[in-house]
Amino acid sequence: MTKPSTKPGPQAGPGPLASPPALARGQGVALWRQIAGTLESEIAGGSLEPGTRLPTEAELTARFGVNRHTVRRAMEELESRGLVRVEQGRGSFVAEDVLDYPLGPRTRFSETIRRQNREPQGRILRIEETVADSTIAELLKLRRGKPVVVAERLGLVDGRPVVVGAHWFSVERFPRIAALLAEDASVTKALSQLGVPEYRRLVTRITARMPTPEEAVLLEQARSRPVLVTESVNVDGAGAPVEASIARYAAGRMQIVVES
Amino acid sequence: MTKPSTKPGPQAGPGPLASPPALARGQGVALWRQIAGTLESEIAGGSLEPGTRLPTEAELTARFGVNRHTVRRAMEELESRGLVRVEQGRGSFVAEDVLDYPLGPRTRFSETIRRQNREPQGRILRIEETVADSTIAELLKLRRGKPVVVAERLGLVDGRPVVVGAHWFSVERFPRIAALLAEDASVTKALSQLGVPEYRRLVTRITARMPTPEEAVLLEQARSRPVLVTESVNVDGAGAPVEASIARYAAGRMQIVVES
DNA sequence: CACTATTTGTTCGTATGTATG
DNA sequence: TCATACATACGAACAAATAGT
Repeated sequence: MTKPSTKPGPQAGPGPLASPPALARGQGVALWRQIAGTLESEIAGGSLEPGTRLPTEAELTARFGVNRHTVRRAMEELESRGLVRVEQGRGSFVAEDVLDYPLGPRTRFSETIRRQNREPQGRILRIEETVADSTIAELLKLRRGKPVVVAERLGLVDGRPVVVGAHWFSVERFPRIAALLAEDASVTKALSQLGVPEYRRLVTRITARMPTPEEAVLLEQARSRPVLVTESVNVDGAGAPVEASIARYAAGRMQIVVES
Repeated sequence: MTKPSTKPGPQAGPGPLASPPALARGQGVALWRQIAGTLESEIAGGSLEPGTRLPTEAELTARFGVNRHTVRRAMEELESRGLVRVEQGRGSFVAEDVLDYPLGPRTRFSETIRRQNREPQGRILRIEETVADSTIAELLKLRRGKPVVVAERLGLVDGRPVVVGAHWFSVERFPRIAALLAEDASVTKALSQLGVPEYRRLVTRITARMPTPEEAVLLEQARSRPVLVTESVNVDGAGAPVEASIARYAAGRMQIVVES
């Protein structure tokens, strides 16, 4: 659906928008399809950069010499295919690149982002000691009520927030984890220093829902756009759970990729 | 936590309802915890079926003889634990079971549903011949503009819609696919009859977005709740793409499970 | 289309009980 | 004993979403 990750180089554009569109009326191809096609090639060709605003409906109406409904039908098509994003009261925008999050036994946030030539960053929001509720207890294979440390972490790419993750650890197994995470926001490093050099993702459950107000603020995202939620467990070499996490991704900026 | 002396309690007599709630005021357990506990056992005990509406906040307020805030605090707790779902303007509902959709190279909708002791069903909504746009062309490794058949299919579980899938096939490779799908809504069967007894899922991209009005109607879902979107390619034994599909799941009724 | 009723969401203000030092 | 902070509980008003007329 969405054209992925690699930034389209600002290639020498075909031509400025000046060229008269010249729609073919009554030739068997609906006007809105022609308009959608024209805009699509302008986006694909790079003359419209991701994130930039498209002309208003009124301007497109004038440019193509059609009714506003016709322009809107074309925009609907483009939006449904993920090429543009239409926001009531603001305008239409060329969809930004969506980052891939490849889901595998050993995928790590930072590595996967760097592989896409982007700059990953992590920031710990909160570290707290509580007790395991039923969900966390089940994931970590602890008894409910056992002490756990939960660390909430914001993941950013090129300075833009893309994910809020809550990570749970057993206090009995990792008494010092809170301090280590407070120093460096990397879960991988902290576990490595605690004698778990390698861990792997066991199972991941993926759902989607609307963000809470806090999530929307943290992710710098409109409250009307959903978050992708993953719930997963990481286990050590012996298969014992070391970390449970629930991550919430800004759905418009990240897509999960599963290779089989 | 004793009753405030200024206000005479609204009800002298405790229980008009079947089971007397009898909250213990001032016994060291917060009222909202007692209310949450009562509702939890009614849900767990099965006297409140999944999907049914809970009493309104006003009714619970009357039943337990507390302030609306106190009831709301209890509901927050239950919602955060996933036992109920609260919808502004509509009410609160006992959370339905969420179906798992295990994502693997060979997962098939019907099989996976039946394994959870549910009754899968498929209904073809539309079969149409068009040409491949850039997305589909890339997935099926065709040239853009090549003829393709797209079949839109509604997947139901126990009579409730859970997924709308669009499936694309190359017309050149499978000239008869439209007719076969029209007879039986199963993609697996149709491909089998066309000489592809086995196929496997290569890669799946997962995102989330708000549903279009049509999707909301088809999925019998509020327009304010998101859909999970998967985009995937199935290949035959030789690794050649045979089908591209984009599926939209009702996020509240289905979760994707990835095992590593 | 506008209007109304119902229901949940949010934000004020007030008061009391409990734990801590 | 006092001061402070926090959790609990109640009251009122308005905002926002939904559903029906």
